[in-house]
Amino acid sequence: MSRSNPRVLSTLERAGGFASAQEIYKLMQREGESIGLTTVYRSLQSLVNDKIVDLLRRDDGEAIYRLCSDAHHHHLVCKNCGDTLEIEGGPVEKWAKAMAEKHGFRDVWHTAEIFGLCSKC
Amino acid sequence: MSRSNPRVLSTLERAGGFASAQEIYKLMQREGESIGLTTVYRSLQSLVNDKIVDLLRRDDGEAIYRLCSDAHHHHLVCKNCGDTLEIEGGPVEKWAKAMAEKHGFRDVWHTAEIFGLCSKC
DNA sequence: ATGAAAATGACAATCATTTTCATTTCTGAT
DNA sequence: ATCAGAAATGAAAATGATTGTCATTTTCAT
Repeated sequence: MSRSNPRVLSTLERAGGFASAQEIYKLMQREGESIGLTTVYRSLQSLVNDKIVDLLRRDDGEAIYRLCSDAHHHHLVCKNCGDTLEIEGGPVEKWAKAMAEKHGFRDVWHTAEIFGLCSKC
Repeated sequence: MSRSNPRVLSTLERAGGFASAQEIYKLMQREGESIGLTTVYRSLQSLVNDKIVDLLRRDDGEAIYRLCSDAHHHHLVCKNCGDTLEIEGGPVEKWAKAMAEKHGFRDVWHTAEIFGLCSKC
């Protein structure tokens, strides 16, 4: 049970709230922080577990970590530049609830993300 | 410029229109087909290029290839026993399209999964 | 101070994917 | 049919992100 190293979260914030593990590691090194790559990965995993950051994938499959505000919302992500908009789920919320009920599921939550090319790319 | 080996596409079809490169390779081996992993990868890349298959990502980042004609659906997953139901997206489809349009996104796709405890658990 | 539990990080291992390169197959002109 | 060049193939090595291992260090309550 490992907790997150606070410097990792603070670096992710400084990076604009959007970076890969490797990028965070390199950034911390460049800034003279002494930390191991393993700890960066573990801290990020722990942050994802605690739902403090979201785990997404770049086009090439590399994991990218993004700070997440706590209100429930969904994302519209550009697959090229990674630009992300937080959007409302709208009908998705009711749909999820109805589907869960219909099949007898309890304690449900859901994810819904839209990916594509933004207008700039 | 390599063209796709037709046996790769036919295997993807036989696999239910949804599989990773590694899975397709293993499936072909099991069925006695003689093909190299490299060729499987190259063929799939070429099929993606020609927009005959879609390239998606599993949760762990592994690339999965899906026949474009394949019926699009979503999942209801039990977080305890892992049991999975394929469900209809219903209003999610329109929501995704509308959101993408509203923000000027092109070539969009989306994911929407519901998690919870099934009636047996 | 002391011991147990958690955190750390260097290093090795894993695994999907890509690159390299030598060999084989295809193709089309002669 | 023959031959040369182009394209396809696949074994093996390289790459690169991520995870596992494990000995060491730090934390913290007693």
